[in-house]
Amino acid sequence: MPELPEVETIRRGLEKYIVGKKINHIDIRLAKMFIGTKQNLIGSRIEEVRRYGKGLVIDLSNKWSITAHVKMTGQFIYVGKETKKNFHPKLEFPLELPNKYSHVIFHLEDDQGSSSQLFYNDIRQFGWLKVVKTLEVHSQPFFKALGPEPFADLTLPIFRKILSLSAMPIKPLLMDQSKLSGVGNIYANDALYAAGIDPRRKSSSLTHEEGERLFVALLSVLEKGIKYGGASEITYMNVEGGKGSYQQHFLVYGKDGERCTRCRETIIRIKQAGRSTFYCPSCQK
DNA sequence: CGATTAACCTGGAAGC
DNA sequence: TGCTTCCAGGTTAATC
Repeated sequence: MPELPEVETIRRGLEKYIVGKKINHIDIRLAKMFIGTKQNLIGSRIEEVRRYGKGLVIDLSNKWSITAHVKMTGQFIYVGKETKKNFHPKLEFPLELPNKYSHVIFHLEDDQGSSSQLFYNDIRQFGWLKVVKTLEVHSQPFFKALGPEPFADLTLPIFRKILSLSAMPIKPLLMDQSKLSGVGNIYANDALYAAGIDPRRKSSSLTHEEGERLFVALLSVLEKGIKYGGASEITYMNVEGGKGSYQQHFLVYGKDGERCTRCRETIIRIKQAGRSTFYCPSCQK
């Protein structure tokens, strides 16, 4: 999925439903999805859910943490007395849980003794859950390699500096997690469109003014993504099993062949660094 | 060092 | 209907 806005939506859902609950049991149905020792988690209380870029960290009371990355098709779905039935994002019937993609199931219990489940589903099995000591989260390869976080330590001067130091085309640079964290294909495309910048431009060639326009556009599309609960273009769903709606507000992503709403030119699709880039050849300069 | 490609998987959509 | 090919919110290892 899941880029910053989708992962942030998941984080907020987890924060709402699982913080304060105790982990009673973990059912691992596909061993490769779960790295580490589940015994380190049993009997502990969930205290906090953090997000770094597209990564999640669930901290427990015993100083152990579950780190997670949902990659393309991972889902965390909570089922408990607070939530209603879960609905499949495309089909109008309840999501069956567990299903053949439910690879890890956390059995939780609240203070009143009421039980609930957290399902980790993943169709393509690219995601991972990894148990690490809380103090060692940031020395894990994935978290260690992350660049500055939009909305936190990414400021305009830092952003300009990142651009000025790179000979890469601007679009793949936005998606490089070591340069800045959280941006993926959808929001990189839409931010460049919003800023009116050609995705093929060499990063260091952006002017002072273009750098600022892109910075503002980037934060703005990410904010909009969060506001709409993420983009459920393919399999993404939130912790309640519901859809996001940012896919209804895409600016250029997936719109090749359609007319640009700014200048009526036809949006085209090209390949950059192996990924689809969508842009308006007329008004993105 | 940077840039490109393959690999990890499954399923949906499009083409023939 | 069926078979083939391409494509998918990501990361990482291998190769050029």
